[in-house]
Amino acid sequence: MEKKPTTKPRASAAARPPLDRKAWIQAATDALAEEGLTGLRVEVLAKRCGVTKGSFYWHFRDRQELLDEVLNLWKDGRIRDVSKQAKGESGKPLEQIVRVIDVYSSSRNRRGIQIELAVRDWARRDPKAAKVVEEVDQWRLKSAKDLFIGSGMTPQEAASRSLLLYAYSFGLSLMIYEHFDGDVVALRAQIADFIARGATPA
Amino acid sequence: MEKKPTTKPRASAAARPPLDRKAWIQAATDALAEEGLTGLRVEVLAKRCGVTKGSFYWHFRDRQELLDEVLNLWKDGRIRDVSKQAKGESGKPLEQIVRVIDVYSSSRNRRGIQIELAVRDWARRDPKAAKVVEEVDQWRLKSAKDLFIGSGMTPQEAASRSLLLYAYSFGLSLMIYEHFDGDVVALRAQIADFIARGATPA
DNA sequence: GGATAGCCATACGATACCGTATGGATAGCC
DNA sequence: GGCTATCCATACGGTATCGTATGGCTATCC
Repeated sequence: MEKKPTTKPRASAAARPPLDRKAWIQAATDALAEEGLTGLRVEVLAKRCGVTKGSFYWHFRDRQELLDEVLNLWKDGRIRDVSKQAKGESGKPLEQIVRVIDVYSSSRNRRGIQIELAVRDWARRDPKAAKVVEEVDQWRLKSAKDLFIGSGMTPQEAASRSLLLYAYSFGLSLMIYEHFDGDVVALRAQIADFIARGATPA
Repeated sequence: MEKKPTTKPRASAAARPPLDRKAWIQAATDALAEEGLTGLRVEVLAKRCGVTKGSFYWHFRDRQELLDEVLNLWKDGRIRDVSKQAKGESGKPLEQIVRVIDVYSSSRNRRGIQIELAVRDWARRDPKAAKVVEEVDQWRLKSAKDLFIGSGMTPQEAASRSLLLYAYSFGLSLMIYEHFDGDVVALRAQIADFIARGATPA
């Protein structure tokens, strides 16, 4: 427990470590997942963080600055995901495609999907968010397209399949709520196979 | 232009006809399409209608009552659409399916899609809305499933195709913003054919 | 051990919204 | 002409939120 006496930023201010920008952005992203854009209110977030908005306005100029940061963090994360997935796993393209579908098709990753939907809803009214979503979509579509091409499809075919892949994935997360009858699991598997391989489902 | 003197509800109150519940619900639905659930605020709607909230609280008990009405109106309309489409147009099933996809895939009907997305976002936080959406989905899925069966598919196959159809349609409306490069039209056509007929796209 | 910088609490004004209370205007009915 | 029901405006209290202003606490540095 030796305290290095030099440039140590801080450590304890009576039971709660001081917040930084990252902590605020993290909390804001959580709120976005749970309540959508309307959940990103300064005083509400402050309460979640156990501080008052005095803290917030020390770290941020205003609410908009936080929104911008949340958006950019999301964008960077998504783009990182795409390149990570494109690099590693250089096994069989079709398996990768099925895995991509699985990641986006609910199940685990509930939080990621909630954020995804919240951001897309946000994008319907905010041009800045719309631009970010469009960029992310471009990256993902390109990556998926390459995968399909890698499995032997023509560029044309690959393009339409990747659009189908993502539209289907996001759409499915709009249709499923908690329960939903069990068969959906089987249906999803069939559809994934359908999209990836083109076999007639059934 | 004879005025029947009996049970005539009203006609002119100085340039503006009196509002009724339906007019309020209509205005609310417009606001929902444009701004989402957060657009449904009493005083804002009142301004849109050119009145004050004094009027609103004469027609409705509170805000929640309006929300319920908007939701129910939407549900009834969607279910009517489904049965209308199921009855008429009894021509070729596959053509009907392609037409269904077209209706949901943006282009015209921007307003309908905006409302659709707003309601689904609403449903992510309100159980009442979630229930309505689920009911509508059931109707649509069943109707589409029958169409696929009518074109010679097995029930299993028809089930997964109809899920694919709607998930894809809603997902596409989450991905497209104003511009988006032109080829999407061609891609959509290919995908529609893919879903309806199972041909490899391209 | 006093000054300074980092981090936060509190208090304030301003706005937006909900719901209520109450009065006023208008149209039909007698 | 007055009565009544319909429909709406205005005023009010209450809450939530934004952003600002200002002061206080704690560590670190000299």
